[in-house]
This record gives sequence, C-alpha cells and structure tokens, in this order.
Amino acid sequence: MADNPSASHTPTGRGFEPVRSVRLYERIVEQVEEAIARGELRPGQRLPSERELVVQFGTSRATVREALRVLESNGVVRSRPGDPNGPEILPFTTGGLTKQMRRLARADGLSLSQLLVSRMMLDSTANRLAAVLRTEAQLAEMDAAIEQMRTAVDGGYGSFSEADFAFHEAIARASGNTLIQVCNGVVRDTVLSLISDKIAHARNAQALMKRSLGHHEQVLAAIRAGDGPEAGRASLHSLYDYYASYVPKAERAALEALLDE
Amino acid sequence: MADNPSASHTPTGRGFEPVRSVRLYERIVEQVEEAIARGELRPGQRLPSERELVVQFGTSRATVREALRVLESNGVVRSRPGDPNGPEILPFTTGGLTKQMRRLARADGLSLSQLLVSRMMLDSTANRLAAVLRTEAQLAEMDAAIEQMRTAVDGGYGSFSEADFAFHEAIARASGNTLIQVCNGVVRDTVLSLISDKIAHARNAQALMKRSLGHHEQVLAAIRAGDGPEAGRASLHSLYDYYASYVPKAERAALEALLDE
DNA sequence: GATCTGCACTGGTCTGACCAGTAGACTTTT
DNA sequence: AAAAGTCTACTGGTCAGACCAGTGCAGATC
Repeated sequence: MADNPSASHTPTGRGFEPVRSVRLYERIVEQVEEAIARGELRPGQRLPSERELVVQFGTSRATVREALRVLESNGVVRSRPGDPNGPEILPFTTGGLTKQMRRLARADGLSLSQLLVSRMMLDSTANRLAAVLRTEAQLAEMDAAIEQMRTAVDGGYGSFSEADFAFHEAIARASGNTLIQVCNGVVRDTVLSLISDKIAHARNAQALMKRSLGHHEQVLAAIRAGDGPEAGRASLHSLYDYYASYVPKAERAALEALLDE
Repeated sequence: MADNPSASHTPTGRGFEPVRSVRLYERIVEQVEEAIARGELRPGQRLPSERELVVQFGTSRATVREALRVLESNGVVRSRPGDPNGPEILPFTTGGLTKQMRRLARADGLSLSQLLVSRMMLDSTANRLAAVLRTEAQLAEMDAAIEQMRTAVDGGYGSFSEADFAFHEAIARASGNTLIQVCNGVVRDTVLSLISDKIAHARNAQALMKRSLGHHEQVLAAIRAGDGPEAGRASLHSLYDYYASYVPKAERAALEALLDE
C-alpha cells in the first residue's frame, strides 16, 4: 500500500492497462455515482424501487441489491424497508472518511505522529484563516467555549475534552473552509480514539488541562487581534506541547519541523 | 451538510440512542472486520468460499454476497471468480481513504478558493517536512522531475502538467506523511479538473510554465538545503502566483492570509 | 374534518439454478 | 522422469421466483 495513494493519473502512453472483469453491480454503482456527481440526483431525492431498478438496468434484483449495498456502505444512499419512495440519496457525511481513517490508524498505516502532524497543519491553518475571517458572532462562540473550558478544568477530563472540542470546532467553522473543517474534525476524532484514555488517566491531568487552557487563551487572543501568523504559531506550540510526549522520540522530528521559523 | 462534520462524539448522557434495524449482512461485515482487527485474519489469508460461509453464518448466499460486496468496496477483501481458495484478505490500502476524500472534495459548496487554500496548506507542509526528512534517493527523484519539467516547457501543457505532477508527488512521498500525501493528491486532482483547460488555453501558457518552473526550482533548492520554512514559503508563493488569478478577488483574502509572516 | 382500515408495494431474506472460469490432480506425450 | 496437455470439482457472477414484515396512502368510517 501507500505506494501510490493518488491513483487516477493520465497513463504515460506505452504499456497495457491491467484488466479486471467489471461486474455488473459495479456498473450500477458507477452510473448512480456519476448521476450524483453530475447533479442529476440530489440529496433528498429518491431512487426508483429495487424492482423498478431491475427493469431499468436489465439485471436481476440480486445484482441491483449488491450495488445498493455498496452505495449504502459508502454513505451515498439509504434504503428503508417498506418505504414506497425508494432509496434516499443522502447528503454528504464524514462517516465514511472517519471510518477509513480509523481503519488505517488501527492497521498501523497511519501512525500517531502522522496524525498529529496533520492535526498541527490543519489546526494552525484554520487559526490563521479564522484570525482574518472570523465574524463577531464566531468570536463570541470561541469566548463561550473557552469559558466552558475554564469551568471544566475542575470537572474532569470528559467535560474538558468536550469544551475543547467546541473551541476547535468554532475555529474550524470560522476558517470558512469546509475541507479543513471536515478533515480537522476527522483527524481530531481519530487522534482522540488513539490516546484519549492515556490522557484521561495521566497523573497530572489537571495541570495539563490548565496549561492547555492557557495555550488556548493565547490562541484566542491572537485571533481577536486579527494576527493570523501568531494564531497559527500559538496553536502549533499548543498541540506540540500537549501531545508530543506520546510520540516516540525518533518520530518527533516531523512535529518539530513544523515549529521552525 | 457541514452542520456537524465530526459526528461520532461522546454522547452527553441522558436521552435514547436512535435505533436502526441491523441487517444480517451487516453482522457478517462486522464479524469479518473484527476478526481482522483482532489479527485472527491477516492479509494474504483467505476467507472460506461463499458456499462455505453460507453454512458458517447460517444465511443465504445472497446475504453473504452482499456482505462480501461491502467488504470488497471498502478494500478489505477481493473475490476472484473461479479461485478455489476463496476471497483474499487484502493488505491495508489508502484506496478507501482516497475514495472518500474525493467524494468530499467533489461535494458541492466547495469553491475553488477553498480547494486552493487547502492545496497551499498541504503542499507547503509537505515541503517543510520533505526538507527535513528527504533521503538522497528522493532528492534525486525530485531532480529528475524538475529536469522533466524543463524539457516539457516546450512540449505543451500536457507533458508539463505530468512532470509537475511527478514533482509534487515525489515531495509528498518524501514528507513521510500518508495522510498529507493522499489529501494532496486528491485536492490537486480536483483543482486541475476544475481549471486545467483554462490554464491549457491561456494565451501566455509558455510564459506561465517558465515562471512556474522557476518557482519549483526555488522550492527544490530549499529542500536540498534542508531549509523547511523556506521550502514552505516558496511553495506557498508558487501556488498563489500560479492560481490566484482564477479566484474571484473577494475570495483571495483567504489565500493571502496564508502568505503573511 | 379527524380517525381508522386495508391494500399495494417496499426492502430483507431465502432457495435453487445455470454459466464461465480457475487450480490442481490426472493423464498423456516426449 | 519431466513436460505438456486434459479433466474435473469447485468457485464466483448472475438470474428467476418466492415469502415475509413493514410502510405510506387512499378510501372508508366516524
């Protein structure tokens, strides 16, 4: 794996393409996905019933169903038994992304240090953007989240983590960049699923929370001042400070490469 | 969408969980995935044949097949007709992640400016990392790609774009970060699919290519020197210079926010 | 107009069948 | 004995047809 994560590139000319028998259900999946990509099928709209699809595609129901199961597992449609309107086209969700990232993380395809580097990248960029683009309302949200964190320091790791979540989410929203927002959310989730219990059971948990709170306040101050570069720097150091100790020393070079000026 | 991109958050206590009828094929998928997660099934090993699975799971073949189709579409297994050894457990791949990322990148509401901001973020980070972590062999790859770009300047946009692709891919690999590599590949692809023809038909195409080549050489020099921050800066300016004119002026603020020091 | 009831239809599952293709055992040829 | 070809049991891909429990809605009832 990982030899060539980005596949779809123009063939370089000579040589043959590997062939693979394309199964019927795959063509159905393709057709539906393309129709969605072209905007002919929009979220909320319905697909014809399975039996109707059988007629339209000219296959058996088993084949249509295999296609629907694939689409369903990819979060593209949802079938409900008895619904006379047929399978529903779903709006995009991050469920599939999260699932795949978890899978990779569990399979050692994605180390903690890689995830943290990504998180630092995403978060610091979000902060840079938020510092410039945030509205007053969004600033108020961040204030509220920080306040929540303050009270949560004494309330244990669970509530602190929740408040922390709200803060980062508010910033991601303020960045105005859906891609960054989504990726940041997914990566954050994955990181937490890997080490949240280690953090929760740290002996000096409260001290860590206080320190993290301080960092967050610093970040927020920079955002309020509209100082993007400073907000980015502060968030980088905040994450490094909070998580670096969980990364094997040999792999910390990558994290530190992001801190250099 | 985007209301709550990061779904799976800790439930806040009170309240009921939404219920959903679990279909038989989903249980089969679960069981197989868990067996793999527990390490009982390792890549390269084989699943029993469909008819054997029918016996073990006590369902019909149609149900077993739906499960296999889902597993297959997630890149977990692969079935080949006629293979007496049964479906193969596959090693982990980034294919699933790529697929989901692509879906995200295509989701409507994602403007070119958002994609470019993401690209700048990803590429500059990859460059910072590559400057520190690259091996000599990887450096040689980049040299080769640059050389290819040089000769391609006179060969039209198509070959230039290909060489450019190879260069960025080499850097992404050298960053040592699978996530960044995957995301960068997808975003790059998506950006190109949006505006490659505009670029190809630009009147001053060759001048643009020459200029871009110069930027790339600058980046590579920084990487060779091991100067991460400079490599990051250079790539940011390179991308901005190359693409910013395609972004409506009102949306350029985000791009420029990444350039500030 | 609100409520109830029945029905047509949906998706989930099963059974059983046929086909083309494959791997490995077996036979033949050298 | 080694190489070549043949055979066969079994595989996955696909189909047809069936049954069931559930759903939404039209029409009947109040």
